[in-house]
Amino acid sequence: MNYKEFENCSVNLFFRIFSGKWKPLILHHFFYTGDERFIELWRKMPKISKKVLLEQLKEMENDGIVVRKQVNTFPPEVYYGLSETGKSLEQLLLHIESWMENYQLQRTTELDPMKEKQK
Amino acid sequence: MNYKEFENCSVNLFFRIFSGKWKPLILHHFFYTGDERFIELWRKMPKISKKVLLEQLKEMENDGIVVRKQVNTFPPEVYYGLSETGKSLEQLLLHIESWMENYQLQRTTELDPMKEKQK
DNA sequence: CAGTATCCCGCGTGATACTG
DNA sequence: CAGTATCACGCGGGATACTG
Repeated sequence: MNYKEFENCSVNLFFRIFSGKWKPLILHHFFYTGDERFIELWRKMPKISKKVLLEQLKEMENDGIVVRKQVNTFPPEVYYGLSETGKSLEQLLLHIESWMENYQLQRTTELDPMKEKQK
Repeated sequence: MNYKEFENCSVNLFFRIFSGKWKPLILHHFFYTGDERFIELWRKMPKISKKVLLEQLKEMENDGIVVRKQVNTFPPEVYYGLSETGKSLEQLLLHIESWMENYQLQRTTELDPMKEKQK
């Protein structure tokens, strides 16, 4: 790889798109609950400020992962959910989860006190 | 999911482990070139300072992804490479790459000027 | 040559109040 | 209720010089 190209390399871009602090949680939520009204989404994530939640949603919207649907004019009623592209993430996220499961299993046995005693 | 548990949820942890600015590049390098001496690795990444490269390596070492091997005492001669756990990442990284390829393809057609004109 | 010590800066994240 | 405006802060990342 040419290192000038690195900034645009796909894996790097992947992390740039998805590594917002709350994005994995938001995606997880959409996969399990489906589309949701903004206020509901926000209520279910008590530790995140509205501003930040909106930012994360807007970023993913700009990246084509999330879709925003405005229903009424007043009072505002906005729903967020996954785009088709967003939905296509499911297998990949499951892959990540299963890799991590293995990883954490290995780590706990590596750091197992029983093994430490053998030293 | 309980949101107290979120900080330790697997996908989130995954991003915490791998989203250092240079980690994807370092991993990519190890997959293509194998183990490498520190100075060589550093020379091939001109835009990164030694301090930061060392930090990223040490973090991944602590996370069990990277292995550090010291050969001589003086002058120091240190090699870095992938652990078995690190090597087990290959399929997942390929999955990410292929998903991203698709993603970027979709994006470019979505934003294609030809389609814009149809509006 | 590998690694550390300092100092520095910008950005992602956060709290809070405000607007339409 | 959805979204914006301010202000603030910690931390990841960076430049540079130094040490063993």
